[in-house]
Amino acid sequence: MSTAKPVRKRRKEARPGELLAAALALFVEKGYAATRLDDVAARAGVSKGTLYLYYASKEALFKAVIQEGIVPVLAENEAIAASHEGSSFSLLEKLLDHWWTRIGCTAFAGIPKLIVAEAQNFPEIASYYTTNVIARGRALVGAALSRGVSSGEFRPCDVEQTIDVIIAPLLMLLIWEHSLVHCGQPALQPRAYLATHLALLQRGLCAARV
Amino acid sequence: MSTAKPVRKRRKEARPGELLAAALALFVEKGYAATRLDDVAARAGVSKGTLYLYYASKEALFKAVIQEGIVPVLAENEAIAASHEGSSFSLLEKLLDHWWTRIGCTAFAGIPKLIVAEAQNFPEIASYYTTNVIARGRALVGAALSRGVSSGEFRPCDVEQTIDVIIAPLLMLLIWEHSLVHCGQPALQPRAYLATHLALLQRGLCAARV
Amino acid sequence: MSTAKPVRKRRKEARPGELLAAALALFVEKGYAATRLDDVAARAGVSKGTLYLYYASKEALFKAVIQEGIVPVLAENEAIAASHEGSSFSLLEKLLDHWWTRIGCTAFAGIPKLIVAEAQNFPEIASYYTTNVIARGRALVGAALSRGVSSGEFRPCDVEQTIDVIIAPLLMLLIWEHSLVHCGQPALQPRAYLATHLALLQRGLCAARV
Amino acid sequence: MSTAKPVRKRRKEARPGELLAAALALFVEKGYAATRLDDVAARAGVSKGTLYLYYASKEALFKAVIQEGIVPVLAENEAIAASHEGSSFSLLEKLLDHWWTRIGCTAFAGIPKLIVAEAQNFPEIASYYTTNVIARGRALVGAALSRGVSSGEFRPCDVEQTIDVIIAPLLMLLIWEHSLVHCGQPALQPRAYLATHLALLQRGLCAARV
DNA sequence: TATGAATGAGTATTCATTCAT
DNA sequence: AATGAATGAATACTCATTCAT
Repeated sequence: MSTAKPVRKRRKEARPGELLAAALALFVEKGYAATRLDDVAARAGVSKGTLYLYYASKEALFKAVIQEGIVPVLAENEAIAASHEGSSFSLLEKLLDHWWTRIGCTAFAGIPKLIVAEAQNFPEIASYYTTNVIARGRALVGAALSRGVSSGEFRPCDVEQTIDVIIAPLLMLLIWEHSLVHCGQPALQPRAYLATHLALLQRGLCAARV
Repeated sequence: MSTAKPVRKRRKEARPGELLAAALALFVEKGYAATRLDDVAARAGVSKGTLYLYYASKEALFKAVIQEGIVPVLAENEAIAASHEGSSFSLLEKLLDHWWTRIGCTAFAGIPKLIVAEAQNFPEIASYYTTNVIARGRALVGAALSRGVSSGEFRPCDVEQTIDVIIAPLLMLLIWEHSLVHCGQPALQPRAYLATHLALLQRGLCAARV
Repeated sequence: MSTAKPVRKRRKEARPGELLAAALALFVEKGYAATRLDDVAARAGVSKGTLYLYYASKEALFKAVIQEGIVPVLAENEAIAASHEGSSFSLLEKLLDHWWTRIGCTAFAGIPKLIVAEAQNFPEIASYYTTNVIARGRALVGAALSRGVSSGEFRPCDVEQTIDVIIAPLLMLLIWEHSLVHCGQPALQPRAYLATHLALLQRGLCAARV
Repeated sequence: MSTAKPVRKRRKEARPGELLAAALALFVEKGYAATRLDDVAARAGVSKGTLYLYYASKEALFKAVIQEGIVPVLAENEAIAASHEGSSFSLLEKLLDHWWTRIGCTAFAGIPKLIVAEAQNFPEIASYYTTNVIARGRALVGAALSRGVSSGEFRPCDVEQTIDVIIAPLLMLLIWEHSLVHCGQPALQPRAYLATHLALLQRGLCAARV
């Protein structure tokens, strides 16, 4: 090409998304503190100054990454739960499957580790996340559990504690894959891991069939 | 004063431990990047220069914190497993209880979050940890599982995956308590959470009694 | 609308003046370094790019503010002096009064402080100012003094030094009101201050009446 | 010398003074905003980091320069006034002379211009200055004036306004010499200027001798 | 051993200036 | 003429590390 400088593209609409994607990738790869804004800008193909045109600070960028990345998926799962008609256990399976497809396999899978790693430094983000993601996720699982217990499909149990015990291995899976995996630790096999989790749950939750 | 000398003596030998304790506390409280060596030194009551007499760099200090803090407990649990005589499930209960007492309730409980948060930046630490802690912990649980399956106490299952599904909620508990808890998220109730986990496991693992 | 066009027309011609007014206000309020061109443009109701259509740089804008703001008044005072017919002291009073009305009470009153504050950084401005404002002002006062001395109205004196001693309190008044006044310092009372200055001068300058 | 690096001198006691002197010189020469901390450090012969060992920020450094530089002189002039025994006008002369010797001829002479230039940006400094310098200076002059009026040496006058009219030319002299002088403006002749000021004052203030 | 003064590389942030539209 | 997105040089400030004492 004869144009040495394809610089100064006018991309106002596309920019925020590009910046967020670049930032997500780097935050997930290096952690918050170790990510330099120069690198984020470079990866998004803009100058550092441009980045500040869209996000007022590194912190603001981080918050935007979290907020844009995660919340939308919750609504989808809530819709799934609302329209479900089969057994309660099959609802749990469906929710899990959707979560895996929309988060677990994607770049967003790195966010829980980010949250956990930076929660002390960014309390507002952490509480934003707990309010808008964790709490809504717990509510979904809790409703499925209560529904199953009411119908006799599940044994009576301490619902609140059970929610956490169900969710913990899922979060741990993502966290694991974005931390120790990179250091020679053999990767988990997510599908088999999730299957085992579900199988244990089924046995653990469901009332004995006579 | 006659006590001046002994005090200084005791100090000299206690230094590494004091430094490690100070560093652990601060790393756990603020994370690696946000912990300043000035603060570590101040908390240990020495000058920054002295710190470098014992640890060659911030990274070396971090590694020492992790290594000194974690490994010793594993050996204890291995001894417990070796001398156990009851059911396989009661062995799992015993191991869990010891782990909780020696790690879960202590300052060391902050380490898994640290590892997870810094694994990418410190691959050597992460692999040290996986080799010396995770792998040995998984082996312990795996042995108990196999023992139970062999004896007919547990249903046949995919042992490797089950190990992770058993351990994940435990790690998640510690990670949780050192991250989101600080931001208005209601604290988990560790005892009830662990009890629920065990109850689910018992139902999920054990063969039906005729 | 039928008025759309005329408005735009008027704008086009008014632009430089609007920009200069906005710039004067902000330079006076915040000082040169702390004034951002974004703010100047915003206050004038145009984009930053437009500003550069009229002034080639921040420095050029600053120079224009000073030059446009100050020089015109001098000519008026020179005309006053040329047509004066009463006593020399009453000429000094007249000049002072006009200066106060046209500069001292207006937004231009902030300029001397600006000049003083930025003289080192903008030597050209400073010399422009000394040549076109200070020198002409001193000449006016000097002429009045010489006239009074010649006529015997004033005592003989070192005219050059006396000029400065007469002017200094006037400049100081403006500088004062644009600096320390903003910080809890009780405002001067310009009228009384000027009156006192004149009274002292009258006694100090005028030959004793027998 | 064979030592290529005479670095890392241990100068804890001398440092603050050296840094303050360097900062005073540069602030006076270039103004606050245009002074770079690198340059201050370089002029003091230390690294930038060292500067931050003594002053927490550029602003703190600026404040220290002002506070250390100016206040001490006031006390001296207060002592002179307290022990004075001659005429009130000779007291004014003495105060003026001391002020000129301790401030007017020294590097500190640049401070009033600094204050005036930065008052809007640093209101705390400006009010510190007005309280600790201006107010005390005015009190000194005011006391001398009142004393002279009471004794009949001076004509009755508006003391408060007269104070300002006396002080203004002095401040203006310093401000002038640190601003316009650098740009081709012929320097004032301070001695002659001060003499003229005093002569005018004497005629203006003193009661006619019969 | 222990100190703490000194260093300087590293980075977030600002803002005057440019230029494609 | 007017816009406003994009640029990048400039700079205050931090903190791990060194070293003379």
